[in-house]
Amino acid sequence: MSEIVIGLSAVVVAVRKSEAVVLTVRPHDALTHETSALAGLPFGPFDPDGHRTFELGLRAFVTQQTRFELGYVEQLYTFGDKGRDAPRADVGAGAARVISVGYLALTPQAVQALGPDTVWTPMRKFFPWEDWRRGRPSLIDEVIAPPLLRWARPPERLARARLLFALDGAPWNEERVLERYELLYEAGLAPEADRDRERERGGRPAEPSQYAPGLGEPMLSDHRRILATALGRLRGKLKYRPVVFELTPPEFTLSQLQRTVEAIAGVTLHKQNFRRSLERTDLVEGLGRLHAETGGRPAELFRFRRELVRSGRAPGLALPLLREG
Amino acid sequence: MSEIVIGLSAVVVAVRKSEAVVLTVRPHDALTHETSALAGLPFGPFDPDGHRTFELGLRAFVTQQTRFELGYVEQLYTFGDKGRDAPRADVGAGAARVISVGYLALTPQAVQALGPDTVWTPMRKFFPWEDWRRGRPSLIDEVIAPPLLRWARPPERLARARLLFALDGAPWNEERVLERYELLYEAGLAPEADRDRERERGGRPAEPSQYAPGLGEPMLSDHRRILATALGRLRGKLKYRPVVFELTPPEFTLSQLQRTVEAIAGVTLHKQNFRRSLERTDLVEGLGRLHAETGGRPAELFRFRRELVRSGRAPGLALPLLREG
DNA sequence: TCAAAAGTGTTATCCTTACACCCATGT
DNA sequence: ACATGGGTGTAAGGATAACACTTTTGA
Repeated sequence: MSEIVIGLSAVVVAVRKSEAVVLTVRPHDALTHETSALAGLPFGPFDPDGHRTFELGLRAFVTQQTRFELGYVEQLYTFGDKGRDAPRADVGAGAARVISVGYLALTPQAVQALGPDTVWTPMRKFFPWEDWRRGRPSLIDEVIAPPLLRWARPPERLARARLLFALDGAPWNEERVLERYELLYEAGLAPEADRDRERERGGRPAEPSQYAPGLGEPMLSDHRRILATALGRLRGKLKYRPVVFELTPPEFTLSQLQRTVEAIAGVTLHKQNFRRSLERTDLVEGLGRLHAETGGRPAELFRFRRELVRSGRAPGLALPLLREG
Repeated sequence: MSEIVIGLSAVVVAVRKSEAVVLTVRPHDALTHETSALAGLPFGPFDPDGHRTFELGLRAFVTQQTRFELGYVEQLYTFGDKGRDAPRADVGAGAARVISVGYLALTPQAVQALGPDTVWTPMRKFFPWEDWRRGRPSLIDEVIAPPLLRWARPPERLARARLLFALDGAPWNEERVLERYELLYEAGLAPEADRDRERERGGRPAEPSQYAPGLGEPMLSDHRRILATALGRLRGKLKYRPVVFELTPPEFTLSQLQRTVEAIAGVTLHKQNFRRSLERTDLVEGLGRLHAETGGRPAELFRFRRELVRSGRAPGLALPLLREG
C-alpha cells in the first residue's frame, strides 16, 4: 500500500478596495531555485507528531510560510481524487498519494507584512466570469460560451452549461462556483485538465504556463478547485451566518459593508432593501459617530454586535439584488 | 514522522416507521473473537492503490462489510484530532495516526439483506434528547440538566448550555446536534470523554461498556461525533436542498413525506402550512392515484419531480413548526 | 355512526420588492 | 451650486403563522 501524505491548504480571503482577494504563494523549486510560474495556495504537509489538530497545523505553517496570522478558519473539504491532480509527492523511496484538506480563512486586513513570494491576488484573476457587479461579464458570451458550446453538444452537457453560465436567459446563481469550474475543467477549458491528463499518461509533470486569457489563470496542483470550493461556500454562508463581519474592520459604514458583501457575492445589491433587512436582524449597531473620508455626506459608523453569536441568534444577510437598468 | 492512515466512515441514514435509523456494525476483535459491546459506524481504511476516489472506496467497503449498496452520498467532514479518539492503529511496526473522512449516505429502504453484525439502530439510542416530536423530552430536565448545570457554573459555559439545550425558555434549535454532543463531551457526560482521557494518559484502550441511561449510548472511536455531524448537517440541508426525497420511496403520500421530514428534524410540523409551502416549490407532483392502506380516507400519491434538480431549481422544504397545545 | 386519516378556507401579520425622493458635506 | 455619496417613505404583492372546519374511507 502506498504511503499517504496529508496536505493542508488554506484559502485566505480578504476584501481590499471593493475587491475580493486571496493569499497566494509562488513556491520555488528546491533543485532549480526557480520560482514557479503558477500561483498556488499556501499549503504544507500535516505533521501528525507536531500538531494535535489540523487547524493548529494549518495556523502554524501559514504563519511560518506567509508571516500571516489566521483568524476565522473553517474546514472546507478533503480532496483525494487520483488524477484530479492529487500529485504523488516523492517521499523517501516510493511515491505517496497526497490527500489535501482544504480550509477557508477570512481576515479583515489584506495588508500585512508578507513573505517575499506571498501576495494578495484578486479573485478575478482566477475566476473572471464570477463578477457580475458591472452586469453580465462580456467574456462569458465572447470567450467562454463558444468553445463550451462546441463541447456541449450532448443535451445533458448543454443543459448544464446553460444553467451554470446563465446562457440564453437562465438566471445566474452566484453560489455554483465549483460546478462552473468543474464544467470548464471537464470541457478541457481549464489548463489544469490537460496537465492532469498528461500526468495520468505518465508524461512530464510540468505545470502549464500557457493559457487562454479570459478563462482564468490556472493554479498549481488542484488549488483552483479548492479555491472554487471556498468561494462557493463563502457565498452561500453569507446568507445564513454573519461571516461578512470577519472581513470588515471593527467599525464600518453601511456602504462599506454592502460593498464587502458585493465583492464576495459578485452581484450588486439594492441599497435600501439591504439596509432594511440588516435592521431586522439587529446584527449591527450604530455608534452615533460619523465617518468623513468619502467626499459626500459623512456616513454613520456601525459595529457588528458580536455578542449575538454567543446568544444563538446568528443569521446571515439577505442579498436583495439590484436589477440592472 | 508517524505513518498516517485514512479511515472512511459512513453514516447511512434511513427512515423506518417514522423513525430515523442509522446503519451500525459491531466489529469483532480479531484476537479474542469477541463482538464489541459498542456499536460503530461502517468504517474501513482507504486503500490509495485500490481506489481512485474516497467515494469509490467508501462504496466498495460498505457493500462488502454490510451487503448494502449506497445511493446518495456526500462528504461530511474530516476528523483528525489527536485525543478525540483518533486512535492509533497498529500498522506494522509503529503506531499510526488515523484520520477519518466521514460521509453521509441516504437511502429510502431500511430493510435489506445485511451482514450478521450489521443492524439499523434508531437514532434515538445515541441522541435521545434530539427528538422533540412528542414535546420537550423530559430527560433533558431530568437527566441531562442537573449534571450539566453543575459543570456549567462559569457564565460562559452556562450560556452555552442554556442555549443548546433550550433551558429556561431558550428556543430549541434542531440543527445544533454536534454542538450539543460536544458540550456533553466536554462536560464529561459522554462516556467517550473518559475513555479518551484514559487513552491520553496511556491507560488501557478499552471502550467503555457502562454508561448512564438517558445520556445516549456511546459508540466506538469518534463515531458518535461523526454521527452528530451527520444529523446536524442533514437537518440543515433539508431546508435548502430536496434531500428528503432520498429517504422516501418513489411514490408517497404527503403525510408520509411530512412524517419523514419530522423523523429527521425531530420536530412536529404544521400540516397545512407544510403542504402550502410544498405547493409553492412545485417539488412534488400528484399522480391522481390513491393510497388506501391507512385506515382513514385514502391519500393521493405523489412523486418527486427529480427533473427539477437538473434544471437548477432545487430548493429545500420549509419546516413550519406546529406549536404544541 | 364513529374513529381515523386526508384535505381545505380564511385571516392578520410580516417580509420582500420596487418604486423615487431628500440630506449633508466638500469643492 | 453642484457633485458625491448618505439616508428615508411608502405601497403592492407574496409568504407565514395561526385559527378551525369538511371529506372520505374502514370497522
